[in-house]
Amino acid sequence: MSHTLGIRQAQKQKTRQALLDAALALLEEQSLSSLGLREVTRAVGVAPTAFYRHFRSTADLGVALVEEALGSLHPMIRTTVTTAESSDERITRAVELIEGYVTAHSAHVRFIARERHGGVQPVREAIREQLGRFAEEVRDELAKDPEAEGWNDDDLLMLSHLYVDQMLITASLFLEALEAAPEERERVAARATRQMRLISIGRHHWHD
Amino acid sequence: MSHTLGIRQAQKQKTRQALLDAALALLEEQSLSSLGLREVTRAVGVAPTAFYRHFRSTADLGVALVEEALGSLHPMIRTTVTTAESSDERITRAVELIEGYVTAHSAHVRFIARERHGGVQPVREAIREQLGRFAEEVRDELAKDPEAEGWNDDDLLMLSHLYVDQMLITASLFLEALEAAPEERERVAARATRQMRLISIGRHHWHD
DNA sequence: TCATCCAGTTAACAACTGTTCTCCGGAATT
DNA sequence: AATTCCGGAGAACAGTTGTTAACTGGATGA
Repeated sequence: MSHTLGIRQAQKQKTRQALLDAALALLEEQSLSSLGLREVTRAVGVAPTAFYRHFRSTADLGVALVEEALGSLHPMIRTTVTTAESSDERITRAVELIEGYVTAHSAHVRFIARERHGGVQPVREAIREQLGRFAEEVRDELAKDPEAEGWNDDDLLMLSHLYVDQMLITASLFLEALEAAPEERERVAARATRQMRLISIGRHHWHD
Repeated sequence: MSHTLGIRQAQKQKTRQALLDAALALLEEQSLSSLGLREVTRAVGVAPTAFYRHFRSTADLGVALVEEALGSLHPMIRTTVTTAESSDERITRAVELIEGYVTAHSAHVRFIARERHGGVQPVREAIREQLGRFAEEVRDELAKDPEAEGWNDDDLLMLSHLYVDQMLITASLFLEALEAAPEERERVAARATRQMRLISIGRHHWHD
């Protein structure tokens, strides 16, 4: 199935990836709306005009970064929510997953948190679409749970949105604690765990 | 107590405010890290160099905007959380307060949501400090509630942070729904209300 | 083998940026 | 009335920006 790329297309994808990587690095200390096209090409070591062979604009590149950051996350979400022994087990696992992902892909997480409400409309839209899909997927998993008895679709969606937003908040807190002492990261994890637990308790007693 | 300003200081504060207003308007469609000093002065109709009489940099102006956006909000928060008849009443009132504030000060809210994780460190810090104060104030009000029996300070703070974050998420959703149909705003309000209610239920059964 | 394609280059463009220094004129102070 | 203060204007600085056009040379396909 995997068709070996010609050496030309391979080279093209290579510099395209180099542009994405350089942009992501530059975006650690600024927002997308101030990212210059020349800035990116200079970091890669390529002529400014080469940029246009890959992206229409920096906004376009931003949309590609959203896909790179969140696109591969869907299966992880599904399996994490599904693998349920106790409810507490699931929460602990989720918080650990978040911490691990932030540690391994901090630049991507920072980009998403930053541009979710950032100054570039198409990028905001792309992120909103991905997060919406996450919420729907979480809802689908929650619906399979026996605890979902008596929950209509709309209520499940409001709950899954709550979970997804909470995940992003937690991720951004881990981000801030990345270069701090390990005890700070532990505090973040502890608080996030209790917050998720409180939400789960609320879910338990929703229909009283 | 209120000392009448000299006509010179009055004029200075007037152009300072004009700079803040113009910047806030420009920031509706871009991030602070891409806001140019000349851009702002041009919008006000003032020489670029005049900017330095009021702010060291655009980052400095951003910090001033944070104070303007959130500084006057503390008393509102306190009274809203305090005025409690039923728990549902309090939630409804809070959601209405948020919707009203977003409608009346959309540019300020957008600025806060955008720059909370934005590319300018001093501004992020200023927002974090203000939101932290909000959380502490909410905690103080929650502590007075008879329902706070058996809650230690740390648990109250994790709860108040949950509330504050939820408020900001709701505000940002209202923002997106501002120019949409009124039914969309109603949907946002309904979901936010139920999410807050679920959290309150979780709070109720926290110690079981 | 030869013609075509196309990722990347080079050069140039007008427009824009933050910052410095010098100056002006009216308010504030003595 | 004379002097100091100071918010704002003006001009100039070296660098930067996005975008255009025409070109090069190696991979591609006939």
